[in-house]
Amino acid sequence: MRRINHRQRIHDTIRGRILRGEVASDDRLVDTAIAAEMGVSRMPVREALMQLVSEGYLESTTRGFALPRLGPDRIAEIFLLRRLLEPHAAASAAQVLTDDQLIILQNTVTDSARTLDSGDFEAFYRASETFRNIWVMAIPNSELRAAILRYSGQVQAVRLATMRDPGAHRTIVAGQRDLVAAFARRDALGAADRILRFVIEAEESFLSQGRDIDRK
Amino acid sequence: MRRINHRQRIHDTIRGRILRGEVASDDRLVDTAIAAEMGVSRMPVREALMQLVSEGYLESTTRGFALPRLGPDRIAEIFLLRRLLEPHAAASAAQVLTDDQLIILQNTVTDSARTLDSGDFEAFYRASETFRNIWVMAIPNSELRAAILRYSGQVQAVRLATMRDPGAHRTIVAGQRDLVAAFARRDALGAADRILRFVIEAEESFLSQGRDIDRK
DNA sequence: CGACTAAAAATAGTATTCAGTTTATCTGCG
DNA sequence: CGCAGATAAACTGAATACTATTTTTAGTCG
Repeated sequence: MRRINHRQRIHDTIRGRILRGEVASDDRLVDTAIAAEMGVSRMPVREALMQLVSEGYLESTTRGFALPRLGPDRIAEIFLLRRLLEPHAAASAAQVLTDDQLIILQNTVTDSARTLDSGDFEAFYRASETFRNIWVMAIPNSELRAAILRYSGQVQAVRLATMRDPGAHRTIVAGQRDLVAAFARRDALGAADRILRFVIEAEESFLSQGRDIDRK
Repeated sequence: MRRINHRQRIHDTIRGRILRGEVASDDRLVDTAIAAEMGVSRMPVREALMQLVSEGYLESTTRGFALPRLGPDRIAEIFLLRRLLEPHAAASAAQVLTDDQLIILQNTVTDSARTLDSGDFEAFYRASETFRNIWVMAIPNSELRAAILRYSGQVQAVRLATMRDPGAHRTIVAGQRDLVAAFARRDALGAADRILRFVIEAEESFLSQGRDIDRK
């Protein structure tokens, strides 16, 4: 039995499932079911679910909790926020990334590139997550980091869809290569510029590939 | 008895108190006490308090909930986020503000200016809140709006302190006048520029007036 | 056969109770 | 008089129990 409280543990568990795409968009997360599964009472589960709602990962419906219905407008809004926040964040990260972190980033890009031939989207996705986590965690401004995590978490479904688009696959790897190069040069402006293009490309890719995740 | 649930009502009530500065920085908000005051059980109060924590309005301590200890670094981080978000927000608001809203803004600025002579900081503060609320509520991007509300709510104590600085008083009124003029011209760039200066001036004012709200 | 109604099932919301943890106070000993 | 340990109080976290609301299903009447 762990020492940390149930609420936090359940919160992290469920968030992990959401981020790994293990929750379908029509799944209903019900507190009693999760409570039974985790062997605790409803209360901590309920609190964890409500916390996830206030963080934007879930939506509270009249019948259980579910992934938020991300309409095109909402997605556009979140992409706008990412365009406002991530360039500055990447610029500040460029100035503080350690050599160790840079090496990990470079290795991750190499892994990423390999999946271009193998077509292993699962591995590609994992590498992309690692890549993103490294530089985001290096952002010195913790409020900014939290905001970025918040918004990129919310559009997780979009990111998953984007990465399965073979056209985007190549673009993303190229972008990662550019970005890590800018990081290695401690080039704040270059990193900011590259991230901005990254976000724009992600949005374009989403827009072009149809309306899979449309509202209802 | 209202139709909406206790949790939300209590959440709004407490947030209102925080925003109006009715909670001292050494107050401890205890669920049992609030529950007794509101005539409900601990549960909805507890949930409301935890929601306020996850929104950044409160901090959970080992002994009750309290206002977060805002150290200088944290405040600097929040000001940075405001610099990133508010200019774009003001620009987008400039394009959608209705004539009615513009008139209210103008009247509010007039009220604000009057308090320059009377020295009625209470009225000045109220007018500033109204002014800010009007244009923030006009921001079409609801995610952006929520983010701005989040961050400006968190530094409420700083704002209160800033407004009591007579030097800043004059600067703020002048800024409001400029801003409403830009809004009236539908001048998105001018509005963005003016808000940016606003935030910078607020931060400078805070920095110059000492360390009242220092950590511990 | 369809539509409307009523009952029951599912689930959110709230209350009460218990347990564990942390802080403060009190008391006794040096 | 001060410090250390014990003890009580305060508070959070979790479990269980109860209530209200909403959805679904089944049944009946037209």
